Parts: sequence; C-alpha cells; structure tokens
Amino acid sequence: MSAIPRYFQAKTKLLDLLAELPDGTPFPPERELAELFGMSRTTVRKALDELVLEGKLIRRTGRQGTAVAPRRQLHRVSLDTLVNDLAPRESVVVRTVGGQDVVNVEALLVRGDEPIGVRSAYLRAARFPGFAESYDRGVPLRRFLAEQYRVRFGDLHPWCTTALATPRVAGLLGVRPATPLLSVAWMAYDLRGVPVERSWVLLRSDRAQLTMHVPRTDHAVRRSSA
Amino acid sequence: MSAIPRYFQAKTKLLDLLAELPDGTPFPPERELAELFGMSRTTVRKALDELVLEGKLIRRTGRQGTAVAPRRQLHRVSLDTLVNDLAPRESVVVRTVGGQDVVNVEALLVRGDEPIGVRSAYLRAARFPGFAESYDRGVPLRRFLAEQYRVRFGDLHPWCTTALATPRVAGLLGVRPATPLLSVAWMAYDLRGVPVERSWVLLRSDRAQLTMHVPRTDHAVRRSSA
DNA sequence: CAGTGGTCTAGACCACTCT
DNA sequence: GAGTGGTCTAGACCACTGG
Repeated sequence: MSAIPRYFQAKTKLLDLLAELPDGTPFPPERELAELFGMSRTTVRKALDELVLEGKLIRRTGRQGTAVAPRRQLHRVSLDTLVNDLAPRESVVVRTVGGQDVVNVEALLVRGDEPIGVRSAYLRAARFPGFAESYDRGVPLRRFLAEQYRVRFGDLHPWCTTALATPRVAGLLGVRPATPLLSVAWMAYDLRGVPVERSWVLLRSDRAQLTMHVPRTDHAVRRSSA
Repeated sequence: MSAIPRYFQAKTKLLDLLAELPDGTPFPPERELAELFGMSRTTVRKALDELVLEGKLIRRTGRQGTAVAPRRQLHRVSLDTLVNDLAPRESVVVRTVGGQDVVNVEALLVRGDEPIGVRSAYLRAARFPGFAESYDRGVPLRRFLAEQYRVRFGDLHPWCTTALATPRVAGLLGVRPATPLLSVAWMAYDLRGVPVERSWVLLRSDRAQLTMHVPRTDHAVRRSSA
C-alpha cells in the first residue's frame, strides 16, 4: 500500500477549515493555501477540485473566487414522483429524431428556481400520432399517455447508476462538464408487454437525492419459506 | 466563451483512437501520446483521466500500462437484495467504534471474484449485547438481528446519491481515489419507531447497477381521486 | 533492469471580475 | 490594475510490474 498522497492531506485540512465557516464565506485563494500548506498550487488545486465535485465549495472566475457552497437543502425526489408525477410545464422540449420515427420529450426538473435534473423520454411516433402537437406540458407525461392514448402501464424496473455530465447536459444543469450525476433510467411496457417509453433522468446529486421505498420484511416468513 | 482547451482536443483525438481498437488493446504510453500530440504529459493525463472515469480506459501501474477497457457485464443488484439478503460471508469486518458505543459491520460485496461494492452498517452496541462475538457471517445482517435479537423491522426509505471514493474505499474496491460511486443509504427503525441500524452501500457503477421496483400505476384512479 | 503510471513542483500565461 | 481561478509546461521522483 502506498502512503497517503499530499493532496489528500490537503483535502482533510480543507474540510476542517470548511467545517468552521458558514455558508457562502469566501475561501482563501489557491496561492495562499498552497503557501500555507507548503505545497504547490497544483497539488492544492487537486484537493479543491474534489471538494468542488462533492459540492462543498463553489468556484467562480475572476475576482469572486472560491467560497463555501451554500448548504442547500437537498431536495428529496421520490422514485414514484420521478416516474409518474413529473409535470414539466414550460421547460419541456419536444423534438422528433431518427427520421420522424421517435419523439423525444426533454424536460428540465426545477425545484425552487434551481435546475436539479434533466429528464429525457423517447416514444415511438407511430404509436402516438400527433403527440408533438397535442402534448399538454402541464400534465405528467405518463398520465397524458394514459388518458389520451389509453396506455395501460405495467410494472416498472428502473435502474440507477452514475454518469458524467456531457458538455450539453452540463450547460443545462449549470455544472462543469464531467461532473458526476445520478442517473435513473427505465423502459416502460404496457400490460401486453409492448415497449412504450424509454426514459432517463440525470440528477444533480449535490441538489437532489433519490428516495425509494422498501416495504417491511418479515424475516420469520422468509426463513420458513427457504 | 473561451477557446477549446487543449486537454479537450486531446480527449477527442483519444476517443477517435479508442474507437478503432478492440477491448483490452494496450494503449500508447502517456509520454508517447504527449509527444505525438505536442502537449505536456500533464495535459494528456487530464484527458486520459476523464476517459478512465468514464470507464473507457483502464490504467494499471507498472509495466502493464493503459488499455482499452473491456466492456464488462454489468451486475444488476436489486435494492431489496442489498437491504435484506446480503450475506457478507468471509469478507466481513466487525469493529467497535466511538468508545464501545457503536458496532460497525463492514462487508465487501463481490460478484464473480470482483469487488462491486462496500456495505457499512452501524448498530448501537447496547441494543445488541455480544453481537461482535456472535455474529454469523454467513447470515444476512437483518435476518440475524431479527432471529437473534427479535428485531421487527418496519418500512424502509433508502435514499440514493453519488459519492467520491475516499482513498480507503478506493483501495477496497480497486478504483482510483475520487472515482464517482453510487451511494445507497438508509436508516432502519423497528416497528416501535426506534432506530436500529444505519447503513450505507457504495457501489462501483462501472460494474453494478441498482435495480428498483415500481408497481404498476392506474392513472384513471389517480385522476379521479385528485 | 527498463518502462509504466502516480504524484508533485515551480513557474508561466490567460480570461475574467471587482474596485 | 490587481487578484482570482483555468490552463499549461518541463521536469522530477516514486512505486510498481514485467522480462
């Protein structure tokens, strides 16, 4: 095993420093920290980079400098809400892609005036004639499909992973490219097993947590059935 | 807007190079790429760093060098399994922390000889006397608590986010420090509402996906009840 | 042993923003 | 103009791995 890298020692010190400062407090400049810690600016920057990725610091160009990130209230977004009840309202974009074959519904998820995520849904255009023109953006997508096109949705098995922000998504969410995001994706089928909707959501994990539900388990039952 | 950084130009070139190579192909050394692109090694490394984070390249120390990442099969881990059915077996470590007040059960999650995650559970020692000595590592933690200590668990509301690997976790999982991981955490209460267990899991998202379940929704019912 | 990635340094120049 | 973060350089030393 190797020794603890200096940049990680710097990170530890920075975390201590950070814990004592209230939100929004300007942080010492990188050059000053480098001198204080007796390290090169490059090394200190590597530690700062990680703290920025973790959402604990914010950096702005110019005279504004680095500051303690406001401890934003983490918005708790439930999986059920994400799938069923999201009404995109004004920020939705509907475009047809793949030679008119597919309709893409892209919506920015906003909480308290801040973007917290992007949802992108793909539908077969042939299954939903006139969708692009008739979609009511104040209605959750799945409810709209259920009501207007008589879709009956079956069980869902979404999966969750991490992804790095592409430059495009980074622009939408106000983060730097290559920022890690929480990714939730699913394929929705109707009751006959026909695929209906392919969606995924990218969430800023510094602003939103995904909450899930696991019903209570009776281990006695589990045990006797095994 | 600023010009395109050189490291991003390097990344584009590397992606072109990478697209033509089959899985596992050795990649040119960093020093060679730097000379080829007319950049410093540091700049090329920044581009390589992102490709490694995206799982497109793997880097190994020593003579082995960089190579095109094999497209691994992703293990699908269900949320229910993660919470209820994980039997850590031989890799579990039990330690008491915080002045004997708390017991920490740490287990490495393995699939096919590869580590895919770490689970850490915290229990109040006073609630579970003798736990550290008596815990049977072949039994899932929650079942053990249910059977040996008569715990009846209530509903669970885990939450999901991203986290960066600390050097310690990185060592356990075989990734670089600061690799983005999928984090699943929960607080478990018994049926009387007393907190019992505080756990979290860190998953390598290049090897494992978290799968969840959403029961079918009847939008007609939802609509009429609103 | 030679060659690889991992880390670190001391400097440099730029774009940006506040005063 | 002064100070900030963003990028880049040329070099150095180390730990590790294969022949």
